[in-house]
Amino acid sequence: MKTRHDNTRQHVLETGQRIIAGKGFASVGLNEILTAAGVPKGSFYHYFESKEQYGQALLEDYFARYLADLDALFAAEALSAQERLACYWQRWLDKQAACAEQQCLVVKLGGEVADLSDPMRETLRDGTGQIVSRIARLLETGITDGSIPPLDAAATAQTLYQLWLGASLLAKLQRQAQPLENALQFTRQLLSR
Amino acid sequence: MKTRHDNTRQHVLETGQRIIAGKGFASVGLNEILTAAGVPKGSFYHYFESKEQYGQALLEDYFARYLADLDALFAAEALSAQERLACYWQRWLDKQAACAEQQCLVVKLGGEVADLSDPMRETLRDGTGQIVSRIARLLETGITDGSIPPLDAAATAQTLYQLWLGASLLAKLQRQAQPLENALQFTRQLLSR
DNA sequence: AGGGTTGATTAGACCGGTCGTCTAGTTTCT
DNA sequence: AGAAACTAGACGACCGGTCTAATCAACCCT
Repeated sequence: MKTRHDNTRQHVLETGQRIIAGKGFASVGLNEILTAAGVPKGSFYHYFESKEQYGQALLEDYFARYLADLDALFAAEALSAQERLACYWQRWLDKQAACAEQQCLVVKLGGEVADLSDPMRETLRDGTGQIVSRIARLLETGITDGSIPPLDAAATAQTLYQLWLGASLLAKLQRQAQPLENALQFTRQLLSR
Repeated sequence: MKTRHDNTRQHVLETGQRIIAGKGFASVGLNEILTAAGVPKGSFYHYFESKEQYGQALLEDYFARYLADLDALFAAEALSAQERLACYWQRWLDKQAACAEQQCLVVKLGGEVADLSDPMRETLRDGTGQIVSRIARLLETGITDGSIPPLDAAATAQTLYQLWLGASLLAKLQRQAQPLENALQFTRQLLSR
């Protein structure tokens, strides 16, 4: 009784994520998402209260997966903290360079949604907070194991995340990876000094 | 014969800028902008070809003013290059802290518009490029006059701008100035070392 | 100087698509 | 077999951008 429910719901979330990652939130109608998902419109309001609540669920789902990936990577025992972190940034660059369509929903939706819907804004706020604190935790690990120079972990984590968000935005505008490469180079300098 | 034309056009641009800076591009209708401006709907297509072309004009107007301000500030003879730059970041922080409504259209519209409209994307790309290159130029001035340590001006300018874009985005999501303060502190460190 | 002509400007009708609702039908599990 | 979960998709009210026809202002020419 739950399986089918969750499947359809999840399917709609994933389809929507792809479409919305490309076109934004407001400019995409439910119709487009639902026909793409092969789910009739009527079902939608069985699973979600409104488009806004759907958007929030979509972001929650996105962050859940993102953070799970992050945890998997950051827990890699074989690598030093510094290497794990380097891998994270490299992945960010690769992912964005591969698809022109945006992957990072924070960059894509952050500006648009922040003043549009409080629940969605809060989800984004909490999700980014989680990401930054995980980076900070890894930095601390790296500082204790000596693979990263002694910095203020919390402040550095925030700075780096900010830098990469901005770089992603510029990369989107330019349709080039160069801003991300710049960010990568700077990050390397900062963490190796 | 031109004055009234330009006045109306400019008025619609400015009104739209305020509204769009708050709500985004796609989720605002022409109706809302036009009634706010007191301009009848029919007039719109006399001045602009489409909503998209209007958006582009709006961004061009925005950057023209932004860059004019920047030039005025960066030309201040009384201050060292380092001080002029510090003033720029401080202003950025103050502006965003003052109004919850976004001022920076790059942060607000960048993600949304990049995949929506090529002309708008290009305008944003060129505008941000101009900003970065002006920062780079000022950095060079500061390096030669000794008020700024010898860095790669172009790369540093880009890094700093990216950092501040990301900080603005996080500040928007959190509705707090803290991310911007973090960026400011980091910027100070970087430029004073 | 004044009527007619031209172009700038306005008004609002128009079509298509939006979100969200609602009732009828189907599936699934007990 | 019956009850609950889920699906189907038509529907309404509304709003989006666009376009055509009417209005207005300025200028020219006789």
